[in-house]
Amino acid sequence: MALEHAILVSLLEQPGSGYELARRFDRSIGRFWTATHQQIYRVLRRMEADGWVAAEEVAQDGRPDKKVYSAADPGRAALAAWLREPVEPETVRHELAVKIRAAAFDDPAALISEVERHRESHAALLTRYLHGEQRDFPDLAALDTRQELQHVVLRGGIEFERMTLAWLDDVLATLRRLADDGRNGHGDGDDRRDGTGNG
Amino acid sequence: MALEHAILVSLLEQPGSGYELARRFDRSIGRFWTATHQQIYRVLRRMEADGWVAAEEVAQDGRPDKKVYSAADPGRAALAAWLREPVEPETVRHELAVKIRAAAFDDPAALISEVERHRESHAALLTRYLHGEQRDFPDLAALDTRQELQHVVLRGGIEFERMTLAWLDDVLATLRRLADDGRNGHGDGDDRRDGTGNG
DNA sequence: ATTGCCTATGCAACTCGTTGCATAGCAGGA
DNA sequence: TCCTGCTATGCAACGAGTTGCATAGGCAAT
Repeated sequence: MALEHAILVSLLEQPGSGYELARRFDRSIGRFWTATHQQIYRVLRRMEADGWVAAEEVAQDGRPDKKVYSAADPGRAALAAWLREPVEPETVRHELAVKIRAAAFDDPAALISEVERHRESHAALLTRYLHGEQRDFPDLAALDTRQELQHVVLRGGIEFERMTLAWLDDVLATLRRLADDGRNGHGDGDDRRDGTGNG
Repeated sequence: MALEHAILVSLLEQPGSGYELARRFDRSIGRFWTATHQQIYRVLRRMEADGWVAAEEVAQDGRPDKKVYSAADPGRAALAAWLREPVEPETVRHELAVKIRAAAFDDPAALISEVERHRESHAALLTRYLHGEQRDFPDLAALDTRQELQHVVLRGGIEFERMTLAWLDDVLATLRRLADDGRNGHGDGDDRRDGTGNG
């Protein structure tokens, strides 16, 4: 589990309340790690009990009080230890890939609008990344260590989105070709009901 | 949840027992959807109760009996309905990205061997994909619908691994540069304890 | 003979993650 | 005035996923 570690990184970058962390996870951090406010509050309580973070009650006016957390030394040490541990292989859950293979047993054309929606959303995310890059890293020649590392992660996000867009275009072209083939009659076995698959 | 749907696709491609499905999930399917045998057995029982799959006891000699499942019509219908539903945005869990940002608060050099390990494992997976492509799709001009769709998913896997390899090289170059900078003294703020991050 | 591995299925306990709801004060608009 | 929405935290219940263990026969190697 790395939610603790993602929270520690976020608190080291900037102390904040559970609520603020939840919003960060909705924004920048959520691009590589997601979490709901429930998870965050629960984990923060555990981390406080373990001494990984320190909490300070802050009264605000016009707003409810908040508990501002910051990373404590044991948390820092735990993060450093985790850095040196090999990480387990990421478990992949690629729903769209399942759908694409599923389309062979139904109608490939039925997937086109879904893939188009995904394409739009990835294109929008790429645009946000590129804007974020210009805003947060205007001078790439003058970055400190923290920014260098944030930027290399962002570059990964950008390349991932570019790759994904190109692949989704490939998928769309394939689905459209199969849909045309189907209409022109020489569809060969896209809807067989026997079990002669090649698992 | 899409585990049911992934199982249905696999059973449509080829009927099989829970055990066989578990092995498929360890191999080809596991590249885009992971599951343990426990999950698979549990879900198969539920799907059988719902009429999505049909089970047949098969006696074997020299081995324990097995229950061979195949997709039933209600399952097919459920799969078709799911295909037409918009899928929720994939939740991302990119542990290595968390580690890279965490390295700013520790020693960037400590991450190098870990990133190298990841690079090796992605390189190995790319090789397996390319071999699998040659084995399963020797003649790209003569694919039926099912194979076309399996191949476009495989192309996605191949492009993902290529992109990842290039990015990991970028990460390694960045980490090595920061490690050198650190040794030569002009490391500027890689270990600050204030909170001036740009969350 | 014993050890270890493979096929094949399953229970029990646990953690992780999600969803719905609750509280509570304040701000802004219809 | 009521409704909506934001900040801020939390409980309770559920579902998904993991881990450890159990059973049980057969196979191969030491």
